[in-house]
Amino acid sequence: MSFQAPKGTFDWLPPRSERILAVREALTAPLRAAGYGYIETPVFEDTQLFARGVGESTDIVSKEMYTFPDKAGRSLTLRPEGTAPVVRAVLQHNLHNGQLPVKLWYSGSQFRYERSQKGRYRHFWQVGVEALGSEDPALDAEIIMLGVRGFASLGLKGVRLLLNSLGDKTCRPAYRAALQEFLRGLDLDEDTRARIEINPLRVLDDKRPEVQAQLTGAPLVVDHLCASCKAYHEEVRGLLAAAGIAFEDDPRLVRGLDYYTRTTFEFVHDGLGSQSAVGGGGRYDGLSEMLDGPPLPGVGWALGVDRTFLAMEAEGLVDDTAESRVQVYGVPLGDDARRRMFLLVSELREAGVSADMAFGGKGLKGAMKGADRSGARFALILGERDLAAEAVQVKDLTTAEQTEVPLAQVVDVLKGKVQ
RNA sequence: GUGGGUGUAGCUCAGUUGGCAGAGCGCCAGGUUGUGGUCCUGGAUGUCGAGGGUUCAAGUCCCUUCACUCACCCCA
Repeated sequence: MSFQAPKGTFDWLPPRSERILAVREALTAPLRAAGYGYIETPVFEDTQLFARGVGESTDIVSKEMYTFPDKAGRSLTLRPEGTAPVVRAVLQHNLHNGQLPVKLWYSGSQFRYERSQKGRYRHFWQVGVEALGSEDPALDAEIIMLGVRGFASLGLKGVRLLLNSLGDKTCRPAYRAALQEFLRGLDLDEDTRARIEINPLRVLDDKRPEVQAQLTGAPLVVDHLCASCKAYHEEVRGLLAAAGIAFEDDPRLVRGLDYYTRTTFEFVHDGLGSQSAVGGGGRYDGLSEMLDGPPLPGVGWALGVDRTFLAMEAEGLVDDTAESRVQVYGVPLGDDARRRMFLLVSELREAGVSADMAFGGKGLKGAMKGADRSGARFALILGERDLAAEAVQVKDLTTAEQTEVPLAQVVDVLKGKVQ
């Protein structure tokens, strides 16, 4: 085999591929039911959109982007995340000049150039939601609730919700300075020391035990929130609690993208190998302005579709048994029968009965095997004897009962049987 | 970018101190020339990841390389 999927990518094959469609559907159904509209944006964008939107100091921008020049010399980048493109589209088409908030959801591929491991690939899929134009804690609470509903509808029990507030442009600078002062006093490696100056909050997220041990007394954002951020955060918490949404306050929760303000949250699960996040999001009140737009507060999340699938597998929610693909399967014997069966199968499909048939000139035994493996309830056996009688043998594969039905009536008969 | 593990049939994997390339599942055919699943019999499929080296002889030992995988940094 000379070709294989590019490094860090993989193929979805039946029957798992069918189930991933169902996962996407389940994660997005709550969004559609809450008045969010579907948006599709290009898979690639101007590199600067991510550089400015996501932030030059983030790992995503500094080392994980698939960036390439097009033939005219423009620098394009395969999208590493969905929020910046959605905000770009909103600003470009002036959607924010209409009724607010603008409520949108999306579903699609994302790309990050990283060393792959379990739950982390170079090409992955996210379902996302964004609500722009309203600074309303109820909106934060709403989208969080919609994520919780999506996971719950898949039967997932082990998804936990972590919640924090990162403050805003009033209170974050003071906190940032306090944190930097604390961190500079620690014994850290060079890369981490550099991070203190660029994005100190992310140091809190370091998983290494020797780093975590030193962070015990680190100043926490919650203790530095200004009055309005504090009130906002309490309101979000109150709304979630009132709605019966379980969450854990995690004062160390920091997210890797620069645009987050105030509410941040992550959905985590233990079944993803070394990864823990199945989804995450938060408020990004300054993003629009970073993209030369007007002040336009926003809140959103993205859920990892393939990570959600891993979580489901970890909980034993994915069974690998092949589902039945069609209801009826045609078994023709000989060329004349094959031509007639070809038409019959087509008629069945038009009548709303899903149908397949044996191809490749298989013998009866092989064709019946095909019928069995298709999961069809009924096999239609058509040979020369049947053609002469203008009839077809209808065999119920679950009971092995077989009856002869006139060709002229078989579509109606099957239509009745598969109801 | 850094570190560990693994590469043998379509899949999951055995393969002994270096000595004929294997099993299970799957696939195909036959048993049943017009009947699937269960059963029985038979069959096909290999660049042993690739390249080089040692040796009478390498899947096995050595070197290089590639891929996959897990983990770190970081993230969905």
